[in-house]
Parts: sequence; C-alpha cells; structure tokens
Amino acid sequence: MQASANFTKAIHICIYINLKGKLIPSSQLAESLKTNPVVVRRLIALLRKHNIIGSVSGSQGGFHLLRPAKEISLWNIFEATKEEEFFHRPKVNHECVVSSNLSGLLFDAFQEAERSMKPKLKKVSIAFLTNKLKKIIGEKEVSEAIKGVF
Amino acid sequence: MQASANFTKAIHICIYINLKGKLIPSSQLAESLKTNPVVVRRLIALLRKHNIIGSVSGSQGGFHLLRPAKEISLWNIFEATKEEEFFHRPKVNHECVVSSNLSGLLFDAFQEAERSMKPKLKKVSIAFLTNKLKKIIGEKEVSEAIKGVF
DNA sequence: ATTTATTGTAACATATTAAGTTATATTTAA
DNA sequence: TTAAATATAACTTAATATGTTACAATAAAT
Repeated sequence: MQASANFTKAIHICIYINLKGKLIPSSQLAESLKTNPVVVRRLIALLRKHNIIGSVSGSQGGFHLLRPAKEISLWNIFEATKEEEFFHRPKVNHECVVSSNLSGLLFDAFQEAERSMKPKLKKVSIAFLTNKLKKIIGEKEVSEAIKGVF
Repeated sequence: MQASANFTKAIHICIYINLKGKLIPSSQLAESLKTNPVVVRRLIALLRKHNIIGSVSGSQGGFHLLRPAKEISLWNIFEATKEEEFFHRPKVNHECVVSSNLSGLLFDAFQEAERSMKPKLKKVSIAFLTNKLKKIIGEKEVSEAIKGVF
C-alpha cells in the first residue's frame, strides 16, 4: 500500500503548493492531508532529494516548488517516492532453484513494464493538473451560484 | 510492499508447479517460499478465483495449474493478486478542494499508466519462464560438473 | 536582543497490517 | 478406517507505517 499512497500524497502536496502560489508550512499541508506536520516533512524530504520541493526555515517559512510546475511530472514524483523496487520480491530461498533464479527470470519483464509507464506519467505535469483543477473549481462555483439563485 | 510481494510469490508458485508437472501440496510450496502452508493456501485462493490454479483435496492432493502454462501470463497473475487499486489513495479530506478532486484529476493518467503495462506482462507466460529456468538449470549443472572434474 | 514561527530530524509510542499458528470440518487415496 | 490433504476461521505475533514529542537551528517580526 504505502508506496502508492505516498505517491498520491506527494502529488497532492505539489498541486496544493502550486495552486496557492506561495510558501506553505507543513502544518497547513498536514491539515489538508489529514495527517500531521512531521509526516508531511518526512514525505517532502523525499521530494527535496529529487529537487522537486524546496524549503525556507524560520518564521513565515514553508515549502515551495523548486521548478516551474510545467517541469514537474508525475514520473518525477513517482521516482522520488517509490523508494524500493516497484515489483518487490521478498526473501530468497537459496536452496530452491525457482526462488534463487526468480529475480533474474523476471528482471526484463518487470523493467519493461515499469518503463512502459514512464511516457504516460511523464506527460502529465503539476501545471496541467492544477489547471484542470482550476476549471473544476470554476465550474463548481458556477453551479453553486445557480443553486443559490434557484 | 505487500501487493507486489504477493505478485512475485504467486509467479514463484506457478513456475514451481509447472516445473514439477504434478500435484504439489501447500507444505512443499511453503518450504520453497520460506513461509507456511496456510499463507500459501491463502495466496492460492486468489489465483483460484481467477482460474489459474486448481486444487485436489484429500490424501495425495495438492495444487495444479488450471490452464496450459502458455496461457497463463504475468498479467493474469498481476490482476489476480493486486486486490486494491494499483495507485492507491488514502483518506480523502472533503473540506479540501485538492483532496476532494484528486481521484478525478488522476484517474486518466493512472489508468493509462496501468494499461501500458498490460501488453508487456501479457506476453510473458509461465511456460516461457519455466523454459528459461530449465535452460539456466541446465547450464548450471554443466558448470557444476566441470567444477567437479577440475 | 527577544520572541515567535518555522524546518529537520531523532527517538519514541501507537495503530494498522501482514504473517504465522492453531484448530477443525471436509475430502479422498491407500 | 486411517492418513494426508484442502479450506477457512479465529487467534497470536511480528513487522511496518503512522503519529507524537522533543529539540536544535534558523530567520522574520517586533
């Protein structure tokens, strides 16, 4: 569960920061993610290593995107948050010919599968998602307004 | 972690059964996987639902492939073992516009990414992997034999 | 200068989930 | 009829993820 949950949380954080367009403290992100500031900072630490998010310490500090949102793709975030191998394999039994050869047997197929996702995730940027969200919010506001009138 | 760990365990089981070419009891599979028979049976229950593995109860019973190994692909096993959404999203915060719209925003991209893996995993069958393994075992036996001689 | 609000990170605690175990009904070969 | 299997439920233990507290470092605001 965890790997993909971190992935979606990280996307959330990036869109949120981009949408607000200013420094956002971990406390605010934590509220939005229904978690706590340390958890947010731990997750952002992964994004920092990949030059996706930067931070400003001290009072009035917080987090911001390190690159234009158009240049941050889902693939970048995916790589930053995956940590372990995507198709992960538990303990090897060296006394079993199947077990001891399995990684080798599967390497090519797993690599191909993972690589096939790259162009699909690469083409979706935080800028694109933020714009899509802005449209949704706009439409909602209109429909809310109509509800109010009728 | 778990989803992909189950995926590789299930592949292990299918190759093992195919390689031996007979009914294999859960105790033997458990030994090979360094786990315990109930864990194996629980995992096989998922494969049974997808008509990949069948069982024979009673003495001398065990598990067997329900289809020719050539017709069991990594994609079939992937689908049988994934259980939850591949790109899983934790709790939604309905008071946050980002959180409440995120699933919708990401749906297309995630679906495309997952679908892009399908042909890659579809083309790799248990028959193919078993043959590949047989070649490796053959080579090893030769090199072992040479070691023995020199 | 001092206070306040922030990050970064370590250490610890709690909660959740996965894995392992025991037990038992059912099945079937020997 | 016995022995060796599966299927599955209920329970226990272990592993992992999440949450919390604490505190040093930093920098803005006063």
